[in-house]
Amino acid sequence: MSFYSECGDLYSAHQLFDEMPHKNVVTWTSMISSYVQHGSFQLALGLFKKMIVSNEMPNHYTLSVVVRACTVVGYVDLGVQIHGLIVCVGLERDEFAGSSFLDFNFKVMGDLDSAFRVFDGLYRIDVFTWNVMISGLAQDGDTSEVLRMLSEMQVVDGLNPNDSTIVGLLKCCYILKEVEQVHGLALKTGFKNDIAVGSSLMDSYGKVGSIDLGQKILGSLELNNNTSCFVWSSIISSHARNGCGKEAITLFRDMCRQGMRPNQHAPSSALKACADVRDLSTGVQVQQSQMIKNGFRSDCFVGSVLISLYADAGKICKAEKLFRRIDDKDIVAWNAMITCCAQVEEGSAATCISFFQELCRTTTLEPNGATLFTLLKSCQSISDLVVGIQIHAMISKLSLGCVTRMGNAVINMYSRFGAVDDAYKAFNDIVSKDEVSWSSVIRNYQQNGFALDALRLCKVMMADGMVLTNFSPSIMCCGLRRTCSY
DNA sequence: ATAGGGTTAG
Repeated sequence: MSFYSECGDLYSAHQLFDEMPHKNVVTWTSMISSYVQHGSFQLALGLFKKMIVSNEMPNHYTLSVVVRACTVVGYVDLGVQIHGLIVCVGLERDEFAGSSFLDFNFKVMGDLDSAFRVFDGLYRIDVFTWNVMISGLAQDGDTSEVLRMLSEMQVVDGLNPNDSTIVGLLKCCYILKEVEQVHGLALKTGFKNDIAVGSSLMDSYGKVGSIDLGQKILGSLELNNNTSCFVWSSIISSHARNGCGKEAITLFRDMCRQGMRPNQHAPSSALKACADVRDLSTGVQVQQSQMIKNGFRSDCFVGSVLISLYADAGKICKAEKLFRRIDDKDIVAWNAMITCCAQVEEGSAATCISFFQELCRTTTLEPNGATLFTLLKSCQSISDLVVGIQIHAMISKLSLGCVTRMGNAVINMYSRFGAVDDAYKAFNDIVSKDEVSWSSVIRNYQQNGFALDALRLCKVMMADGMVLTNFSPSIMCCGLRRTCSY
């Protein structure tokens, strides 16, 4: 059985497994863990359920593997149930079962309190467990807590950071100086050419805008066919993210010319670069030469960026065809499609709404801020007011009305329909009002014939110390002119 | 056996 598993022939392995008359915990566990290792998480979890039904008791090894599967797939309920089982069999303080549940708390539950509880309860804490903590907290953006953990791990437990620690730390580096510090630590702890550390560093340098420093790392890495795919993807996305679209496209061509077979990551970035530089024809070339040949026709990431590329070119039918072809649509894919409608069709609320309704009716995905933001912007004609109000209600329900960009969009929607008071209420909901908030609400009064209110708000704004660099003269003059003529 | 790398909408 394990021979077949190692060859990747899980079908034969499973057949043998089924034929075994006396299965024990080791047989069950090795079959389950083979599935997890090959990325077949659903099959692994299905087999685990069978194991429980047939009254075989899982051990700490089985439990750590299935919790990991729940984490990767994002199964909340099953993960919580399995935790119940871990507690029942008295393994909650076990380092393996416990650490994987710790990771589950960070990644799936987003529950830091219970993560700390699990962590504090563990019998033994090794570098592995420290790394789960550091990576989880770093992902959450809690830099000071991450640094506290790092120091505690070194000073109290006397453990040295390893490559995975470095990768975890890089997740909470937002400026060049921070990346350089972690890079320094990596060199100190003996990082030579670990590919995960290398590509994380490259990616982090790219994210803080230092493509050059990232490319320097590239020179120090020893690449082979398996690893260079990662590194190419990093370097292409760095360029695409930093406004170097043309270079990103060239790099992608180089990559293909060298005979690399990219997975969906590099083409997604390359297509994003095409969208940024509005190069539809190259985008179509990439799509045809790579996507179809390499079988990414139904990939969600590739599909989403292609939709926005076709949207920019005004080709809504083509975009919809691509959208329909995506197998496992996530919220980003839906948003790309809704944005496409808003962009292409004049007075597009009806089309946008019909996609939105389909999203709510046929999936369990939660619409997010981007979904609602786009829908709101699509409400342009007076017949869309009712829809606009409904969307505003959803925005309030998600407590997003206080977010500056979103609040500004709400003000603008109401202003378009002359709903002066509602626009003003939306303005008040915004926690930190920026130039756009002020100018929108003032213009709202001014354009709807309430010059005195416009002027009054101008005064409040100035008393607040806000200066409108772009809008000030026209708005204030309009306000004054109207006021003087009264 | 439990931790680490690259992708999409606004």
